Amino acid sequence: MDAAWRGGVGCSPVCLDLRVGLEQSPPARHELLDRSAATKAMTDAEAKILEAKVTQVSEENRRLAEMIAHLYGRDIAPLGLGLEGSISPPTQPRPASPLAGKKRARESMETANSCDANSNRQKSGGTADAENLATDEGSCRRIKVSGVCRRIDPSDTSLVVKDGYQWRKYGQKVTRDNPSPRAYFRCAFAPSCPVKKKVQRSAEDSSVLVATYEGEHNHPCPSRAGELPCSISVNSSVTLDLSKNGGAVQVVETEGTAAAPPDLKEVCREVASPGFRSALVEQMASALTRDPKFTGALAAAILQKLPDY
DNA sequence: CGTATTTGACCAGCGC
DNA sequence: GCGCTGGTCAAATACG
Repeated sequence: MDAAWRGGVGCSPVCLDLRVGLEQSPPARHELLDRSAATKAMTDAEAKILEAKVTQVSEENRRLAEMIAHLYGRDIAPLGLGLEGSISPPTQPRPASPLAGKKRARESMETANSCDANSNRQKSGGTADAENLATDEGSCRRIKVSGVCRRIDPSDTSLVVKDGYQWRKYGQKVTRDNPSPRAYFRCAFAPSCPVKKKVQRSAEDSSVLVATYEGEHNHPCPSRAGELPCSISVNSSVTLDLSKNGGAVQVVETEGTAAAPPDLKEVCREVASPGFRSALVEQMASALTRDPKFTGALAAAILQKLPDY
C-alpha cells in the first residue's frame, strides 16, 4: 500500500468522484440554457422544464454523494475536487474571465454528449461525470474521462500519482488558471493503449494532486490485477469500480447497456441498501485479508503495540 | 548505451 | 486574421 493510497484526500482510501450529470454551478446552468437557446428557439416553458430537470439531477447528485459519504463514515463534501459540482455549494470558485469560459467551452466539447443517445442519458441523470463521455466528430465513439485527487507531500514536485499503471510523461505545461504545471502522461505499459493522464496540483490546495484520465486501458493493470478490491455490482447494469484510477469510485456501465441507461434512483436505492453495504464491506475485507502486504503490515503494527518480553 | 524525462517549439481550436 | 490557450511533438539532457 503506497502513501498515496493511505493518504488519499481527507484520509479516505477512496476518492469519490461522482459528479453525476450536469454541472450545477449557476454559470454552467446558464451556459446550458444559452446553448440550448442558440440551437433552437426555446420557450419559457421549455426553459423551466429544463431547469427543473437540472435541479432534479443536482438533487440526485447530492443524495448519492451523501449516501456514499455515509457509507465511508466521513463527510466528503469538503474535498471539493472529487465531488465538485455535485455536492459542493454553487459558490464553488470558477474562473470568471471570458478566457476561462473559452477553456470551459472546449472542455465541455470534450466531455459533453453530442449525440442523441448520450444527451438523452444526461437528461435522465444517468451519466456520472466521473466518466464523462466524449464524442468524436459525431461518430458517437465514447471516450471515458475521469478525475481522481490524491493528497501528497506539498514538497513533492514529482507530479506522480501511483495508480498501478506505468506512465510515460510526454509533456508539461503551465496552465492559465493554475500556477502549478500540468503534466501529461501516456500509458507506457502497452504501446497501443490509448489512455492519457493529466496531473496537476489543485489550485486551492497544493498538497492535492488532481489526475484526469482519458480513455480506457485495453490491457489489465500490470501491478494490481487481483490484489485489491476491484468492483462491486450495484445492479445488473452498473458497477462501482474501485480498481481504476487509484481507487477512485467510478461508476461503470456493464458492456452492452449503453442504450439502456441505468435508473439513477434505483442505483441510489441499491447503494443505500444494507445488503449492498455488507457485500461491499465483505469484498473489501476479503481482498485486504488476501493481500499479503496488508497482513504483513498488520502483523508488524500489532507487534509494535505488544509489550516487549 | 538505451531509456526516461525535460522543455521549448509547434499546432489546432476558439473567441473577438 | 490575430491573439490566447491547451495539447503534443521531438530534440536535448539526465540517469542507471
